[in-house]
Amino acid sequence: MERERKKTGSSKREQLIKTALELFAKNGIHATGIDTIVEQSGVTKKTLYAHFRSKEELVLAVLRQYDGLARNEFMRCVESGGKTPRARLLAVFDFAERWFQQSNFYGCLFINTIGEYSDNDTPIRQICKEYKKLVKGYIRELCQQAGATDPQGLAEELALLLEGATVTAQVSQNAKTAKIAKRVAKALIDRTTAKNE
Amino acid sequence: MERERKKTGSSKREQLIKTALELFAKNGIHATGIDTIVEQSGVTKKTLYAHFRSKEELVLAVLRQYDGLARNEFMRCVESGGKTPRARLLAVFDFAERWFQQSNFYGCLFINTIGEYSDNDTPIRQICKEYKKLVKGYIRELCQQAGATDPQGLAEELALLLEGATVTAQVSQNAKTAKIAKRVAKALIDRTTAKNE
DNA sequence: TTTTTTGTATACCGTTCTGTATACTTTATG
DNA sequence: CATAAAGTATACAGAACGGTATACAAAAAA
Repeated sequence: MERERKKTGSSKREQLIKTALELFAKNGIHATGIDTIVEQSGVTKKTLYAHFRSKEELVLAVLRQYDGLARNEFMRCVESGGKTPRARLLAVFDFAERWFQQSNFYGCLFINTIGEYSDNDTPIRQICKEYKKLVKGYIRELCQQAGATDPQGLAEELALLLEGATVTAQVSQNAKTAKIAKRVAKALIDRTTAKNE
Repeated sequence: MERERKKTGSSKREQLIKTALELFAKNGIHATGIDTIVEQSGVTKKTLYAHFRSKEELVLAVLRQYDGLARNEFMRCVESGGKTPRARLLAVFDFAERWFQQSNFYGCLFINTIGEYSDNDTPIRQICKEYKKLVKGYIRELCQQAGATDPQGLAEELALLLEGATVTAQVSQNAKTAKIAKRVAKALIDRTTAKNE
């Protein structure tokens, strides 16, 4: 018989993932010990290892959950940030600016994680690469809808701008990098799309 | 009396810094243990701690040395890559492309390090920030020489493009991101500078 | 009510971490 | 030559690491 879930779902598991996400994002994965996650989450070590076979499995669960949540919020903000495809492409950078302003902004978790895992074969790195690929694919769709003559090329340019703004904001702790990127993005979009605003 | 230096200088110290740089760049700082550095360098632990009081001091020495070397090579390549300021600004991205193609390219060491150290007060992070500031200052000088109407603004845009290309190349392991950035850079430069090629 | 699940609390294991201590060797200088 | 710096080799200390074991409590399902 199917086990009945409580209202909160598997709350301990969610609590562990949430706590681990915060610590990984702030201090990095290698610098975050299991004991710290256990203390911060208020969950026992035994329970942690009942849900995750190893630290790596916890890392994977954190990345997978954040992948879904982050892409979802990204798309939601972009779509509510503009009606036309062109406006939505620009809304990408408005979203970025709000993201950079958050007090718990420590750069892109996936970029930071890739910096800690150079081996291309590890599943950890694969999740990070996949996230970037999917975001770029979404931007490319918007470019197509905006009538870009070369949607793929424009998407690569815009994605590159977004990465640059994110990293520069992380270093300088200044959200204005989003405005700089947006300014460039506007020029690029207007250069290669049919005006349909 | 002043101690006479051997031809090779303090060779053990240099060997330690060189080995540590390779390991830090590839695997990150927290993931690299002192024992690994000792084994890889062929230097004794005792000798390491005779030169550096702690791992953090070794990290600082590595970052400081790499800061000097990297900026030096960057400027050398840019200046030999073009005669006019405009050509030199574009040569930045030719340099980047060659950098991305190197087999030991694991992204920007300073960016990766900032991802591991979120505390803004640590001297480790300060060195990374200072490096980025100096590179941007150098680009701004080139923008001034190129006759940009807003050298500061253009430098911010170009620096952002360089960061984006670097991170994207690190993720995708594809050096073409430099060409994408160069394409955008060309448009930005021609948009805001008096033509003087 | 009994049983199973899910959790807590805590102690522990073997390994690895940064950093130190001890004893011996090389080497260059005074 | 004598000496002192700088190195090797190796063992060790104390803490933190990832992960396991034992004993027990709460709560829901059978």
